[in-house]
Order: sequence, then structure tokens, then C-alpha cells
Amino acid sequence: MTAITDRISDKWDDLTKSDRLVARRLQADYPIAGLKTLAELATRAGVSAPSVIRCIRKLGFDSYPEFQSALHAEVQSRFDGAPACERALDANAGDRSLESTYVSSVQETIRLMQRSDVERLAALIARSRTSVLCLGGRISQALAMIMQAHLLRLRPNVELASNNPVQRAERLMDVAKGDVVVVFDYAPYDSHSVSFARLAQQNKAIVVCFTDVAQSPAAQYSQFVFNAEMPNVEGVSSLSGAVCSMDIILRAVREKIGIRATSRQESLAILPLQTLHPAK
Amino acid sequence: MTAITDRISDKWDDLTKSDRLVARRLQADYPIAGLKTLAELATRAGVSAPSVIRCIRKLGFDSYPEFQSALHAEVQSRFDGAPACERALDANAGDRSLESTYVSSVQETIRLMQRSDVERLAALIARSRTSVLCLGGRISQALAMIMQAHLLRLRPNVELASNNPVQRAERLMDVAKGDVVVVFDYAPYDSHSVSFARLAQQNKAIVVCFTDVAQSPAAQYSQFVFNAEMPNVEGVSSLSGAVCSMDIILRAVREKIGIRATSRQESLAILPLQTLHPAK
DNA sequence: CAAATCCTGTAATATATGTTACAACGCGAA
DNA sequence: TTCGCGTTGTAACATATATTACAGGATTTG
Repeated sequence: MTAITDRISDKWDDLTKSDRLVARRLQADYPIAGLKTLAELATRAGVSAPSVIRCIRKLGFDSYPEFQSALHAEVQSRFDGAPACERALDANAGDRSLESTYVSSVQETIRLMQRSDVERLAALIARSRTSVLCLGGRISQALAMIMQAHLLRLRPNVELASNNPVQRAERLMDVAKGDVVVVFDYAPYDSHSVSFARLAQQNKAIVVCFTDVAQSPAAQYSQFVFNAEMPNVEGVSSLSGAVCSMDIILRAVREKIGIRATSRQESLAILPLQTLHPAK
Repeated sequence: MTAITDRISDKWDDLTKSDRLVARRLQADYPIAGLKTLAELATRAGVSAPSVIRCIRKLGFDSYPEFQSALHAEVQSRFDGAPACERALDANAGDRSLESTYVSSVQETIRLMQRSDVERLAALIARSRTSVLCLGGRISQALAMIMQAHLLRLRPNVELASNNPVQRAERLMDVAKGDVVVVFDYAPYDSHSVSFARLAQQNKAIVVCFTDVAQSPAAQYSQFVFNAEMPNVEGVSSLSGAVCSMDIILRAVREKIGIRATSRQESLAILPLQTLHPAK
């Protein structure tokens, strides 16, 4: 990885909310985000200019120009160093290209996940008293379903929001302070999910957003954001990366809950298959 | 070479002495020379600032910032293109094991897919007259949802079976000869899905089974079987590979349907697309 | 609940950056 | 040589850019 993205990962815990918005953009849109002007980076990250400066400072640079110089050097080294590597890629263009598309999206997605965020979120979800609500848009609702189903095996009090906007709105009224609301939203973004995230945040809920690197507007209302790299193969973007990011969270939660979950799993096994989603 | 260095070569004859000093520097120190400020580039090239501007103009850019934007895009494309490559180079271990778990499951899953099967199935699904029915168990139902949603964008007549056993059974009666029934079933296997597959086959339907490598019993009633390698991280098996196999089918179908699908997509596109970052 | 602390954006400021106008210079042709 | 033309650099300018100071707001702590 690069020195700068590493630095971000290292200092991640010291970063504030808007610092992280900046840092995330630098990682997700590496390197172009950092090549533009400070103001533009601020806009893209959705913060003010001074916040960018503060973030850059925390990363160990004295000024924005100094940061850019470092970035320039990194970029340059890529061009100097490995022209051979580039060739290696399009050499096996045939079947392998398909494979590497998916592989690299998974790799990139995992790379973008902040270790400490994963741990903190997992700790939150592991507390079975906090209620969890999962939701998504037209397609991403499926991911919400998976998440809910898995979490329900580990702990009680996990809901799947209906993707009917009206029912959802009704459910929203019950979202209380400290509840965890997990929103899945990938391009094209779902306005209902975005509003839900916003209102949930207003209700002091902890909003978690799983989205793509371009980032759903819902992210700006979220305490936790996990970006998935979505390979756009012929116009169809794959959810493989998204599934991965979800899996990693689930894995961390399971790790935290540990043995407690086992007994629960067993009691679930005898239940008949339930209707997750009533027919319309 | 890159678009910019090409442009330099093209217009080389029209360039004056100091223009060439600038152009040469841009080529020789690509890309860093163009990432710095105009003044710095001027110094490095050994000319004055206005000379740089004149050169840039002759290369077809209206302003220095515009030129830089173009350069940024070029640089970015080099980074987008080869993310896998980069990773191969860095020796950074970290929690590599987690990453490689997912990566290898994806690789293995893709490897297990028979090219010819993919093509044959895609051809079948591409015929919009054959009706398609997707279904799954408790969790894999989510994959069925995704498949259905995507296929519906490409062609009509794609259903998602309720995962309510009763409603499902009712639907089963309508399964006719030649229909395509897509069953998602991963361990622990779902007896209802298995029975459905069996009965669908009896009705002369074409049964497609997405399952894991251990293979659901439903596979034995299926004409097409696609096995996904499911990494079993701490008892939770990941669907990332499964998603991949589904994606590959979808991709192949889209390839077959080709242009016909475009108009269909457009009718979907009229749905409201909200702004990415709404003004506050 | 109040106090203290930290975080964040607004607005003002200083700096540097790109651009323009113009004059000096070099060079070839009459 | 002198004229004319194209090229180049200097200096002034307008604009954009990074930075600082400060105050309102959120969050945490006692």
C-alpha cells in the first residue's frame, strides 16, 4: 500500500468525524482526490476547508502543499517503478480479466475497511440490548435481509425494515436513541433510504452505512461508513465486494458475542422456515 | 503512451524553442512535472511562466488548471486500472489472511464455473419468452431477490417465489415445461427448496442450482449446477463467492440480450434519481 | 443539569498562482 | 543596416488558494 494511505490507517483512531470524511475520500479516490485543490477536496468530502487542513496536519504534514508534494512523489514512484507490472495485467486478458475484476474489488473493499471501525461497530452490535434495524433499497434490501438473518442467529432484537416506504416511515417513529440503524445503499441511490438515515440520525440513532466508493448521500448522516468497490462489468455492478464488507462485520460481531451465540443457534435450528418478506 | 504525451508528439512541429523545453520536461518527468504549479514547471523547464501557458495552449488546453485536470484524470486511470498489481507488489502482510480467505473463495468459485454451462444457461435465460422463477431458503432467498431484480431489468417474465412454503407450493403448480427455475441453496440446506427443485424437474422445468461445493440435494434435480466456494470464517460462511457466480451468469445474459436490454433499462431510468449531495 | 472541552464551519486575511499587456530581444529579409 | 515578424521575459494584475482567528454548536464530564 502507499505511505499516505498507511498513515491514514495508523492515525484513524485519532481522527474526528470530519477528519475521517476527508481521509476516506483520500483513500477511496486515491490519488486524484489529493491532487486537486484544498477547497475541492473539502467539497468532495463534504466538509469545510479548515477541516481538511486539520486532517492533513494530523496525518503529519505541515501544510496542504507539503502533503501534495508527498503525494506527487508517491504517484511518481508508481510511474517510475513498475511499468512491467502494468504489462503483466493485460497480458492475461482472456478469462483472467473477469476473475481479477472480482478479486480486486474484494481486495479493495477489504482494504478500505478501517480495522478500528469494524471493532467498535461490532462491539456495539454485540450488546444484545441495543436494537438493530436493517434496511436497503430495491436491490440492496437483499443485503439487509442477509445481515438481519445472520444477526438474528447471534442475538435478539434485530429487525428488517419493510421496503414499503409507508411501513418504513411508521417504523422510523420508533427508532430511539442508541438504536443501531444499518442502511445499505449503492448506486443508483435510494432517496427513501437516505431520508431514513437522516431522520434516524435526528433521533440520535447510530447510523451505519454500507455503500459504494462514490458514496450514498446517506453516508453523511452515518457514524459508520463502509465503502465497497463495485466492479462495473458491462453496466451491471457486482455486490461481491459489498457482501464481503458485511461479512467482515458479522464475523467481528460473532467473535465478540462468542459462546453466548451458540445456544441461540441451536434453538433457531428447530424453528420452521419463516416468512421473511410477506408477499405483496 | 498517454494522451498528453501523444499530443506533445503530434504538435511538436508547431512548438517554439521554449515551448519544446516545457513539452520535453512534461514528457521526461511524467507526470510529476505537470502536477506542480505553473511557476515551478517554468523553472524546471528553464523558461518563464508565460511560456508555459503558451505551450499549454498550443497543446489544446484553455488554461493551466484545465491541463492539470486532464493530467489528473490520466494519472487516476493508471491507478484504477491496476489495483491488483499494486497489491501483488507490496509485501505488507497485515491481516492478509482475512483478505486472502475471501479472495481465494472468489477465485475458486470462478474457476469452478464451466464456461460452456454459463453460455448455455445465459442463452436460455436470454430468450424472454421462457419464464424464470427464482427462489431460495432462509438466507439465500436474498440472492434470489437480487437475481430476480437484475433479470427484470433485462427482460420481462421473471418471478421471485415467496419463501412462504404454502404460497410457494401454490406457485409450483404453475411451473410448466421449459420454464427456468433458479434455486439458491447453501448449507444448511433448505428442505423446501430441495422439494421444489424435485417437483419442478418433474414438471419438465429447467432447474438451475446455485449451491456450495458440498452441494445441496437440490443439485441432483438440476440441469445446471454452479458451486460456490464458501469460506467458513468462524462458523459464518460468506456469500461473496455465491454472489460472484450469480454475477457471472447475469453478465453473460446481459451480453446475449445486448441491445434489446438497453431500451428496457431506459424505462427504468426515468425513476427519480436524486442528487448525490443535496444542498443543505 | 451545568461546565468544560472538543469539534466544526464562517469570515477575514495573507499568500501564491495563473493570466495579461507590453516592451525588449533575436533573427532573417530587403 | 534597417525593417518587420515572431518569440520571450518582466512586471502588473486579478483571481484563486491556503491559512488563521473566532464563535456557535455538539458532546462529554462532573
